[in-house]
Amino acid sequence: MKVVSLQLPSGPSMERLPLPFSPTELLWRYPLPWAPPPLSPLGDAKAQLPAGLPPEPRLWTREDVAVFLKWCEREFDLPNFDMDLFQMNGKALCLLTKTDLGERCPGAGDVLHNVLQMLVRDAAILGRVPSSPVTPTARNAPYPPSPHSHPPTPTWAVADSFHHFHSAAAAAAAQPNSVTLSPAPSVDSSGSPQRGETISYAPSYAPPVPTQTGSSGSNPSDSDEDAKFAPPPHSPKDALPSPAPQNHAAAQHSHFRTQHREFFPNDMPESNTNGRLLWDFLQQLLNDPTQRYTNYIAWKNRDTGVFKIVDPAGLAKLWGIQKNHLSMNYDKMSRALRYYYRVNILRKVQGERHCYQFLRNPTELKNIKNISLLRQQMSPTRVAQQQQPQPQSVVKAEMKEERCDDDHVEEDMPTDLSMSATEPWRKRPRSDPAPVIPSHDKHYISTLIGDNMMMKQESDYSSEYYALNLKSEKCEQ
DNA sequence: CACCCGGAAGATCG
DNA sequence: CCGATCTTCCGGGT
Repeated sequence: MKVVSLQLPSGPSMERLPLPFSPTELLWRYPLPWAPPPLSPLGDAKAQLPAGLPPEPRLWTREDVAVFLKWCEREFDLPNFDMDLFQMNGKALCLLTKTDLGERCPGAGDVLHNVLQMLVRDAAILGRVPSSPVTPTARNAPYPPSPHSHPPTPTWAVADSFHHFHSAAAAAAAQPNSVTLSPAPSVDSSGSPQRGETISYAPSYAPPVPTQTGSSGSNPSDSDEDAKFAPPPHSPKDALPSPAPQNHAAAQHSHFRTQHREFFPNDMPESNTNGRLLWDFLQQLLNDPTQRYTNYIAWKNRDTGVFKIVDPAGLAKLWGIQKNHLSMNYDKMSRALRYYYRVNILRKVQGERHCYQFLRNPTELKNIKNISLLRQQMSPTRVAQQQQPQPQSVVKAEMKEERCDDDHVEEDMPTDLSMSATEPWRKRPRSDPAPVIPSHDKHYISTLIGDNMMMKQESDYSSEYYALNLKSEKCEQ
């Protein structure tokens, strides 16, 4: 039985989070025989909103807001709110920033904000979802639907529920072509405060901290403006609300639950990765609702999927813990990242160190049982380049060294991640293998943050929509 | 020198 | 046994 006792890199928030994962999560990760069952994170609780509450928070009355707050107090074991500070309707409540909420209820602002954001997003999504499972047609789309034209860049707009709905719809209708999703105006237009979506989804780089160990010391200089969105001080308990006892009976009556049941027929238990795959792991860190990992990795532009590895060494260590390869380093991890290039999961942001861009949203990836199917898909890279704001010089550089941006790219690309050794031009004897602590349970992660509603909600990006090529999903059907 | 790239082969898992 | 997904190592480029 191995218990990790690594000296992990620590950041500014690490005085309360000495390890990248809270002790609870470590236990979770490395389940001991006596370890308690996994906690039910926020997401589950979300599905158990008080039955009377409309799913759309912005429609709440003052009374609804009070009910919601009281529910949050109970559900997340939060300190009692000062109701005088919440004499507002739901719309006003939703306009409060995380900071605002933190000021009104110290220690609980994050939780409140995250819950609200999820509710708003879901409400917006569900409000747009057609009542019948009809795949949206191209005329709703801002882009031509042809899967082989240049699709728009990943703009990270699709919330999971919406996307899964469309997945199911596409399957049911056997829609052969790509599916184009329309924008989500409601969230932007009324659900977000002054700064719009960027508030809730803005990357929240932690300020540079000299105490980071094992850190490459990358300075998040390009995101100063985001620092103010760093989560306010709070206890881990508040950040990761302790789960209320499951109350599925009540949940069944929840409007929310009902809707989700409708759109998640299987409750999506089979997220096929659960953090065991690198891309999923990164997504989970990036989308951590309490943003505990922004010292390691953070969004630069969530809408476009661009993120920066703030602390390459630290992140690699985390990944190593996750995979039980304790000799993991950034070099190795980045090699794994580079394998994602060929399957169009990732691309490198040229000219920016430690910056990468997701080319697929996580839901899309999770829906694709066989990642290698992505290879047969239209590479969104070109579009990504077109849409991703980049210095002209960078663009030029990229065009020069274009790898797979041609229309004929797929032709000469391997069909999967496995490197079929076609040219063993360089045989070299392998040296001693790095020590790998045998894992008693390689699936220790499966119950971690990944497979729950919170993460699902958080790990999708919304503000604008981009055309999704669902061909891969069709393939798996 | 650190980062980045991608080939090659091994490891692990389902 | 096989494919998927890394992990490990490395030579080379910037």
